[in-house]
Amino acid sequence: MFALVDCNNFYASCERVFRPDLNGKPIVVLSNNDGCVIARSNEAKALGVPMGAPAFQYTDLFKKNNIHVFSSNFALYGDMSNRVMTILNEMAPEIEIYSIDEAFLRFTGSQNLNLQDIGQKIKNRVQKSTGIPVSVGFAPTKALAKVANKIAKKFPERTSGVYIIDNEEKRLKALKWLPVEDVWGIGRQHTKRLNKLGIKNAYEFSQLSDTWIKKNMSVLGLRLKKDLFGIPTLEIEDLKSKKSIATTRTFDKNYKDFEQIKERVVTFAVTCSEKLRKQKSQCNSILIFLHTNWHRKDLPQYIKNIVVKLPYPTNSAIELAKFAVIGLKKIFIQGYEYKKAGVIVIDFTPEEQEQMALFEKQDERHKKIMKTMDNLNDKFGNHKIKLAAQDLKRRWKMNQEKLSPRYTTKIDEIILIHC
DNA sequence: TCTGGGGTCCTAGGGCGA
DNA sequence: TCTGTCGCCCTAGGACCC
Repeated sequence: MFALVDCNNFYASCERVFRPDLNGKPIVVLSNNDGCVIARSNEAKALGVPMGAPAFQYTDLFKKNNIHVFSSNFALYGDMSNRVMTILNEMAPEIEIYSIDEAFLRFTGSQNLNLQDIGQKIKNRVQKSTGIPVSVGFAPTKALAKVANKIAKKFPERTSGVYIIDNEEKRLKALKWLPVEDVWGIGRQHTKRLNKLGIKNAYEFSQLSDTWIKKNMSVLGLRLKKDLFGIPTLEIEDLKSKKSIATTRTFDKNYKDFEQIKERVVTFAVTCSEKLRKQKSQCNSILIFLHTNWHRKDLPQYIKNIVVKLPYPTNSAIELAKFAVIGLKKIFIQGYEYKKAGVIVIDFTPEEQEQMALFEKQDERHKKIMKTMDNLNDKFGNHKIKLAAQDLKRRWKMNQEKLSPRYTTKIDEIILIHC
């Protein structure tokens, strides 16, 4: 039996843990740069704030309804997520952390287990220890556990936040209830195609022929169909190293100047290098991209990316910055107004695997420098030590007007209780 | 004026050697 | 020697997830 434990309105709930005065009040959390809505409390959903809504179009609605707006605070959410996952890890024999706010658990020998009781215990313990409300769905497959979780979340009064699909009657009832666009693995494009055929819910999808599904939705669609029938095709997966690491940002304004963009791209490359070193990988290629603002139809548009193959695998900030600038020079065209750029490192090899490069070799001193850089940044806070090409005066700043304190990860932002 | 960021997997199609 | 075919590898792009 699988369980899917999902935190309710996770980012909004994190903000509420430290602002209990906001319980029962509408909250939204905005994306980086305060761009669009990425999380909503139930109250904000009820007021009609859609997911992904551009913040500037909703300022009036926010004001009128006293909706509390937060800039995203990923230091806080990441730390709260770790706390939740640590508890879940203690409560199940097998766990797969699927995303920042959800995890699959696996229970074996479930005919002898009281799943309702286990679900309630998980829910209560996470709530008590972290303040985060969760919903739990149990089912014989991952896709059905997702469905069960949706039911638990949608009907908290009737389910107490825990729902179990453990017989055919419940399975069919659940699939007939679930709109096809809400099925895990069916996105916008597939929904359009399915709707054209008159398919409206998960049950109708499960009745489609394998041939149609394979042709239109690839083997992933077929796997999904089986999973919805209760035949497991997806297992608990071990924590894997990433296959690509990206650092990309939308700018606060349009940039025209090469030097400004170069500074951003170097910083993105440095961040990628840190993430690479953390998972003990080196990359063999680096992708750099540039975008103008596609919302500004009145301005000329330009989108370009380039993959730079490295002469040797590396995770040195100095090397990656160097190659990122080489790539940027090749795609940058003067005259456009750029709104977004990014660096993605790809094609990894393990750090310990030394490759014999035929002609060129990484400067051995870099390893020592990077180690020192990481140590100093660990000690004095992230990104205190920079490369000279980066913005040392920090002129560049993300819009984060409504940022909450980093309550759990910064000692000087911790909550004070005055007695 | 202001519209996120970070991932994964699969397929089609082209290049290329056997 | 030329051409067709097969399979492998690679890449771009599309789909999905949170």
